[in-house]
Amino acid sequence: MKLNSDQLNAFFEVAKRGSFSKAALSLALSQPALSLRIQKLEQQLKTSLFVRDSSGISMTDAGEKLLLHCQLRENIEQDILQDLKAQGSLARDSIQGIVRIAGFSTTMRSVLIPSLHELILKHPQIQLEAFIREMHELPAVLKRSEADFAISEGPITLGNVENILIGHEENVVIESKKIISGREDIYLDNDSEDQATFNFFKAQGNGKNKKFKRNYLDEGNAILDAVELGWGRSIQPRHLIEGRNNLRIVPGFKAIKVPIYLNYFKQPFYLKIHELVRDHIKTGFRRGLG
DNA sequence: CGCCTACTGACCGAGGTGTG
DNA sequence: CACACCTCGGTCAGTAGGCG
Repeated sequence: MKLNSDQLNAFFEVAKRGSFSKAALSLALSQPALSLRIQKLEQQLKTSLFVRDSSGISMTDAGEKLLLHCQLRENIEQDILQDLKAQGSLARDSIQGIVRIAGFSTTMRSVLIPSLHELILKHPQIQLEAFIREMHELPAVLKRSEADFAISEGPITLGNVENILIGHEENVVIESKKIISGREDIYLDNDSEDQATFNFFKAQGNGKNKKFKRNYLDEGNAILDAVELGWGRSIQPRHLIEGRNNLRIVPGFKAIKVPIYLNYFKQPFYLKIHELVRDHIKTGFRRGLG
């Protein structure tokens, strides 16, 4: 049985966008035409690829398997194209293509950028798309193929996902060096879903599971700025306060180690660019986080 | 109630194939 | 080569259901 490439492209687009309408728009097709392509693919495979309901679509197990196939197919095609282009231009060692990395806020600026700095400068043809998501969103981002790599605080328990421990962040209590404002019991977090402060005090043991008030700023650098201004304290990775001379680590608390993982779908074949980025992240994070 | 989602039916056009 | 027919895949218009 041979799979039709138009149908596979239609499936891949729907899987990536999570919507028939958006995929149809992206493929310059009408929505019914796209719907028919998917239906025919499902008939050919004798299985459903999506669960449709009025609130949208979700992928079946068969759909997730086919998505992996489509990702692999895209990787192989990109690699062949890159090889052919390189032959044409005699630039055999040039690395090009798109790499998409989803991560959470604390590692993006201080660790990811230094990890990829050398690689990005050396290969101008690499198109990097790095974006920040909340920790709980990362598995879905990977599953929908919106990112090639995710950087998270734990293993992602999806089938066929590789979880590589790339270092630990050391969470500490920080406060302003200069301003003593009587706001020592106010802790700044991203939002009400952010469990960092709760988890930190829970890990301190019974005696230090103290009560505190919370303020929310939704963005890592805003939190650091606000702490510098004396708005309160915050639980942050130690590496984030390097270079911020107005901040200090509050003594008397045990630093809590948080493991950081690099997550990506296992593939029988990887693009060269993905292998390079993966290796640079692994070594860069181990160097940056210790 | 309007908007958004996907599906169905009717119809149309392009391309392939058979026939004279 | 020209024509007729068929198949496939497209669009348009309309429908149904859930959600804010």
